[in-house]
Amino acid sequence: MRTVTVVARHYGVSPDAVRHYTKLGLLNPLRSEINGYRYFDIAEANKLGFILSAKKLGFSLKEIGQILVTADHGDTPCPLVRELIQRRLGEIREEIAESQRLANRLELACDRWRELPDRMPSGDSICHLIETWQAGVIDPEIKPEDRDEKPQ
Amino acid sequence: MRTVTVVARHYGVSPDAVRHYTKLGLLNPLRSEINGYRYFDIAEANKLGFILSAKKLGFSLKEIGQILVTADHGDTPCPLVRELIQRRLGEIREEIAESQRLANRLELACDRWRELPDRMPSGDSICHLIETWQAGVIDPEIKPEDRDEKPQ
DNA sequence: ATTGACCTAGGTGTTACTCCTAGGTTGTAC
DNA sequence: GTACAACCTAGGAGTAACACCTAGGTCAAT
Repeated sequence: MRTVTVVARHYGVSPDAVRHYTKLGLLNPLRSEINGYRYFDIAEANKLGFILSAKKLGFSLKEIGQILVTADHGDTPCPLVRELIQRRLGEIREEIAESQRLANRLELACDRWRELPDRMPSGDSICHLIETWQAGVIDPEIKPEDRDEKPQ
Repeated sequence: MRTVTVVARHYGVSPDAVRHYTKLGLLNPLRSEINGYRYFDIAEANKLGFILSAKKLGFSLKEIGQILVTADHGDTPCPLVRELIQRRLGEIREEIAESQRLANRLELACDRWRELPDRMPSGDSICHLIETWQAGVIDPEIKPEDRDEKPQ
């Protein structure tokens, strides 16, 4: 019988993940009236495969839920899928660009820090490496005159 | 007086974020005994600036907490910072590579789908676009013979 | 005295799970 | 016939870094 652990193992995911998808309504396995166990028929097991494929394309579980609902209504989910994937592609490209900027900042910091010694924290300074880096960066959010502000 | 909103606005973050850092113990503003308000002296306000700088370098709040604790103990946090940043750099490079692989999958899918028509879902199929893509991908986790499994 | 802008604590929601608790079930071996 | 492993259930907590909301108290200016 295809219980949670059996289908989970088949697709290489955890039983908890399968229960999670069930809880979210993405999967609707049969329920034994005797012991409450979830049993998956072929269609339901294939649905798990579909969910995992869609996840690999970067769809969120919420989006996958929309696709499944659309399909359950007997409508073709393809236009929705085409739209979602276009949006995801844009998002991912932005994520990559952002991560790349971060990596550049890190590498720049590493380069600068190679020449700098370690230093003890003081009242003004916590980690001079980070603060030195910060001071050298153009950052419109922290204006120099603000940093000299007098206590009130 | 430097209340939550004043320092938050100064650094361009939300008051909720500042309260959050306080709750985590990263910031320790003075507390009015009269009304419980948080008041930030210069050192504490600068600490917020430090936190935000460290965040821009990709440190988690947990890691920033470690740095601050080290500095509070009077030890230099620089070796810790150097170690953390090396690790982060490795992680980010891996994230970028992973996102890049995802983007490639998406673009490949888009290209293939351009020629394919929309199709209605059937008992076997939910979204043939995603399923077609999946079938064409080398995926060791889903063996073809498994997909032909007979009901029991 | 009123008004608007602020303050507090504490709770919920976000994502996609993992881990844990406490107890019931199944199947096999002896 | 029973002992044991390996499974099952529901429900709650924890993860990251906040955003948002509630309900009520405070402050400064008018």
